[in-house]
This record gives sequence, C-alpha cells and structure tokens, in this order.
Amino acid sequence: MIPEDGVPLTKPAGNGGEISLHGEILSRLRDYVVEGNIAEGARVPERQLCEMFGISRTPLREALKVLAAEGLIELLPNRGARVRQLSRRDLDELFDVMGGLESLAGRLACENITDEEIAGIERLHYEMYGHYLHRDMHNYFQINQRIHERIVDAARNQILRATYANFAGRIRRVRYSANFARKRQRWGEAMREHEAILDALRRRAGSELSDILFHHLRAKRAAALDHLDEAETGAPAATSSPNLNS
Amino acid sequence: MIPEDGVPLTKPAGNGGEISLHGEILSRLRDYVVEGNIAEGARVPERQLCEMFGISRTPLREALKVLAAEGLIELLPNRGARVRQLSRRDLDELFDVMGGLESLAGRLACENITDEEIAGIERLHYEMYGHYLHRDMHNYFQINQRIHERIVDAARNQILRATYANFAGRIRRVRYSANFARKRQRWGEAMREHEAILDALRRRAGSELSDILFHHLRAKRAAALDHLDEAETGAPAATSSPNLNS
DNA sequence: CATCCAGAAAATGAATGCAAAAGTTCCGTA
DNA sequence: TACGGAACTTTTGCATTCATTTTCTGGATG
Repeated sequence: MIPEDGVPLTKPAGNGGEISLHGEILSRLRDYVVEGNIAEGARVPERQLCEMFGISRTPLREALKVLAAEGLIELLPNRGARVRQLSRRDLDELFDVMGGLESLAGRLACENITDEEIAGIERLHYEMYGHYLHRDMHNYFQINQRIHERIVDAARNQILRATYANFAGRIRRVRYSANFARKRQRWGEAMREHEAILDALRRRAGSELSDILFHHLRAKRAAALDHLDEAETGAPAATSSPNLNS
Repeated sequence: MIPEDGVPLTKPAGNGGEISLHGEILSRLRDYVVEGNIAEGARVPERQLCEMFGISRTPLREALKVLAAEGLIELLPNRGARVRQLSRRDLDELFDVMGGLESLAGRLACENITDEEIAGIERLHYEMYGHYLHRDMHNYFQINQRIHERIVDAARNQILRATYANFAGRIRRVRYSANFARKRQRWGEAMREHEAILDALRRRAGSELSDILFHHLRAKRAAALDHLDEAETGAPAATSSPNLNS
C-alpha cells in the first residue's frame, strides 16, 4: 500500500535524454520533420525512416500517430503519412493562437516575474537593439526569440510552456522563411513595440502587456504572411528564389 | 509531380465516424478515460482494454502514446500507462491556459461574430438566467458551457477550437466535481460577469472582452480549486488571494 | 516477525508476419 | 498514339510473436 512514485516521461516537448525507444524516435522524427527534411505535402517514407533510425516499424508508427496528433503531419487512411501542408488559413490561425499564448504569457509574467528577470530581459533588449542598429537580422531574430521565451518562462506555467513550444515548432519553418525584418518600416515598429513590452513588464501591467503582445504577434503575422503571398502569387513554381532587395 | 489531394484524418478532437481502427480506438479510449472510468493515478490495463475493445495491443498502444502526448495519461518506462494525476499546480496551470484560450477566443470573436450569433448567445444567456433564478445548477452549467463554446466558435479558428477542446477534456472531471455554483455569492458574480461578457461582445470590444474572460476563468479557477482544497485537506485553505491587478 | 532473495507469472516494448489496399507496370485494344 | 485494365509490387494496418523487465509469490534467514 505504498504510494507509488515514478518519473513521468513523454513530455509534449522533446526533452534531451529519452529512455524508451519510442520517445527517442518521437523526438528525432519531430526534429527531422520540423527541420524541413521532407518537403511539405510529401509522403513520410515509413520503411526508409525505419532503416535510417535502425528500428522496426512499430515504434516509428507510434511516433507518427503522435506527430499527427500534434498537427505536424497528417494520416491518410491506407495511404500513409504526409507532412502537413499549412494553408494560408492554417497559418493565420496558428499565428493568432501563438498570439493568444504570448498574450497569456505576458499577463502571467506580470504576476510572477522578478526584478532580476526583468533586468535580464532588459539586457537582451539592448543587445537586440544593437543588432537592430547594425542591421544584423539573424542575431536580432535570435535575441528576439529569446526575449519571448523569457516572458513565457516568467509566466511560471509549464503547460503553457509546452503548448507554446508545440505551436512554435509547427510554424518554425515559416517563421524562418518569413524574414519579416526585411522591411525597414516593420522592423522599426517591432523595436518600438518591444520597448512598450518592456515598459509594461516593468510596471507589471498585465492587461496592457497582454494587449501589446497580441498586437505584436498580429503584426508579425501580417509581415510573415504578406511575404508568403508575394512568394506564392509572384512566382508559383519558384520554391526558393526570394529576391533579397530592400 | 501531380499535386495529390486527399482528406486529412486524425483530428485532435474526436469526430464521429472514424475510418481507421487506430482513430476509433483513440476516440473511444479518450472518452473512456475522460469519463473517469479509471481512477486517477491507476494503471491503464492494456490487455483488459484490448479485450474490451476487441482488438490487439498494437492500435491500443498507439492510442496510448497519443493520449500521453495530449497529457491525459503518463507513460512510465517498462511500467505501463497511468491516468495522469493532476496536482494542484497542474490544475492552476490548466485553468490559466484555458483562461488564456477563452481570452483569445473572445478577442477573435469580436472581430468575426455576426449579429445573429450574438442574438443566439443572448438567448442562451437569458435561458441560463432562468436556470440561475430557479437555482437549477445542472442546466445552468450546461448552458454556461454552451455559451463559452459559442464564443470559441465565433473566433473562426479551428486550431484554437481543437486546442480548447483538448484542454477542456483534461479538466472536465475536475470541472464537474467542482460545482462551484454551490456558493451563492460566486454564482451571482458569475452571472454579472456573463452580462459584462455579452455587453463587450455586443460592442465588439475585443481587448475588454479578452480581459473579462480571463478574470472570469480566474474566478472559476479559484472556486473550483478552493472546493478541491476543502475536499482534500478538510479545511478550506486560504491560499487563494492573488492580486488581480489590471 | 520483518526482511531479503530466488523463481514463477505477468506485463511491457519492440520485431516480425500476414491480409488487404494502394500504387505501378505492362500489354492489348480502339 | 491514347486509353483501360489485368497482373505484379509496394505499402499499409493490424495481429502475433519474442526478448526483457517488472511484479508477484513463497520460503529461507537474521
């Protein structure tokens, strides 16, 4: 009658050291798909992946079911799995949900964040500002992500954190290809919004920060999807030939 | 190079007519767990469920992996699956995420809802008010849920809808057992909040509705978890008096 | 009497097997 | 040549099998 203990596994977000083969395969396959190793809409070759991972079909198929539940792939009956192709509508929806989650994170962060954490975010902010001044898009983007992650961390909500990570994974490919910062105007706006975010955070103004973050994500969405429209309507067949002019 | 079409299956939320055995089992098993047929923290008997559903272990185990990813159960390596026991902290977090999702739903609903839909919600509201006056808790609760679902529907975001359904399933058992409405005071407050919700919806005041809904859920959370504390410790805990600053 | 350990029984995790469905090839016909 | 369809190959979905691990049982030992 001893209350049994045990460490739960199978976190939604991939953790480092998996024990079960299933968990290991799940993480690796998720990364494999998120990193874009399979074209959107293309088949997920079961047998081939089995050879690649050196396992049998059973654990791989279990991982496929989970990835399907996560929305990364879709299962067609008797026709196997395909990498999910995100429509314009899907992206709209995903960005909005991300906006809602960040909005929530900001609100909760205002309830829980410490002065030290705010100071840390401020440091990141100024670092990011430096990249902005130098037009260093890549590093700007990196720091930007880290700031948002810090806010999510400060929300002190593991479930929110896991959910956020899940959705972030689903749009990661698009986010990278978006490169919204190409537009000077938008970039400047984003910086100003980030200053407002910091300000609201300092004042622990939860509702206000919630609002700012939602609109901030909306602006990101617009930039990212406008870019998508350009790529799609401009040259249908061109898969990777963006004109890098500004 | 032919763009292949096909109807995606494997929706996160269970739909009516499943085709694959796996999907069918997933839905049925999810319902089975959510409805509380297995005690919290208890083992999920693989073999027994196989017999019950009349299938082999393979599709059942696939479903278990998915349910684990959804957070309904947890998998202990070499020791099988157990119904996830939600700690006080988990419940806090889940309610807050629900609050964030409803908050988002309200904001989006203000952008998209039609007058007809508002009229429909108004009818439900007055129906609910009738149940309130008659102290008919069960029907009050039913209508209450339907109103919140209507708002989520009006958000016009399928991903939000699916995510909301997922989390709603995870706390369903607690929500039912919560029976917050037992407390007269809280019940009256909830009614007033619902009037404010309707008002903000009519004015399409997105940010405002977002705020109201979050605090509405926070109040629900407090009521539900205070009730939990009573049940667990025997004495009402005075740990729930957070600063709900705006 | 409690504890520890060996062995049996059961459950788990993964591999393999098999029937059915989908996809492919190839040939006959208009 | 274009089309259709029959036969073959591949893939999928699920069942079954097998090696480990855990859990249960029972008895020996301090």
